[in-house]
Amino acid sequence: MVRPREFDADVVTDRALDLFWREGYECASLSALERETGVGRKGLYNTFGSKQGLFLESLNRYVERASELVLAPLESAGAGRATIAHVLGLLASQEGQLKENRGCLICLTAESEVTQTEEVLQFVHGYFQRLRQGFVNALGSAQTGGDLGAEKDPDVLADFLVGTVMGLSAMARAGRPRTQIMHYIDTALATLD
Amino acid sequence: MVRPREFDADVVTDRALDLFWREGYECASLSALERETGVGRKGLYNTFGSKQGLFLESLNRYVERASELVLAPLESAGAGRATIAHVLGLLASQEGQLKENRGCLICLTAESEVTQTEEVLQFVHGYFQRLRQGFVNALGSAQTGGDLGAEKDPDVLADFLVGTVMGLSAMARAGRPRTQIMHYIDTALATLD
DNA sequence: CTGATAAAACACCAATTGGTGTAAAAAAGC
DNA sequence: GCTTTTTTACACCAATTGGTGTTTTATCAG
Repeated sequence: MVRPREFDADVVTDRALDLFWREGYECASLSALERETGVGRKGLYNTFGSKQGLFLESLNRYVERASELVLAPLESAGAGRATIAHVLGLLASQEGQLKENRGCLICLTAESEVTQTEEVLQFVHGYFQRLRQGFVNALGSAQTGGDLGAEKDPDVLADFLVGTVMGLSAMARAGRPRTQIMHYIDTALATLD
Repeated sequence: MVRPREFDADVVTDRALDLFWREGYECASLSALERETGVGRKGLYNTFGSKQGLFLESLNRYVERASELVLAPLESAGAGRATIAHVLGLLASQEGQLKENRGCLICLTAESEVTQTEEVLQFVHGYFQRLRQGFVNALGSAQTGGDLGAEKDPDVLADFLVGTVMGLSAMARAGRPRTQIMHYIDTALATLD
């Protein structure tokens, strides 16, 4: 009855995410998005409504992945210092933010001047909220497990770790030397001692 | 013999810097620069050559200021832990990066995808180099003065502090809550204990 | 096979981008 | 006062931006 679309919206979202992540929202022009996704403008607009719509969909995809790899472990009951170390190491891995100097898409978006619509702001805010709560959870577990000094304040440390994630993203994006990034992480983790 | 220009290139640079700092390189369009500086396109191009030229001049101005307030104290012979604490506090002050959520212009530029000309890269690289060396100097002094444990490695900590400056900039730019930023700084400084 | 529906291909849009060419205007030496 | 020099004011440029309207094309229920 109706002509079926020739592309899979899911893989288009993946490719768009890739471009947005590499080049940022505004540098990812519609022409570039067409090229990268293999879908014409009209197709993109029919499916996603607007560039912002496609971006929001990409952000969603990004957070889905981050949920699996980063948020869920931190939020789990078994989280602890090892989880935190694992997460920071993951972010600083060659498959993570260091790959092509990408950094964290949420952090980039939070710093961007262009993408500040209400929806995006809510999105970013929610992510940082979850991240912070994840750290609080992991730190609390560590503390009750005797793995973190009783004099430490999980709320303060969680704020610090959120900042650490942002710093890590900035360093990755800026292409700072790997050793510097490693020193940054190691020292940050040492605050838990 | 020749018609004198009606504007002062120094104050134009200041105003351009202000705009670049607030809005970023590419968001600061020529039309906006005209409006902000009160100088027409042709005047700007006669004096600075190009948008990039004006930007480089603004970066120079920025680093001049940063040299006075941040780099010079760190590089001085009397530098120590108090200097480091002072510098981080300065960056996080309402007159510093938190003002209008500006962050650090060098950090922003380092993270930007657009401004990556050879000249700008050199500029940014040089700044971070100086910043790092400043931290090394202050940490070394602190160590010989008995104010920093002998087991600490100034090089590692200096890398950490460079990352901290970048994280601070990112948090400021992203408009993170003041308390979170304060917790970030306090915890970062505690790594020196 | 036919008709309805939606997707694809394509040209097209106004607005804005960084950058320039041209002509009027202002200052100072002669 | 005239000439020279350079800045100004203003129109103009091609290229690109995000976004649409229109026509053709492919599918499938009937």
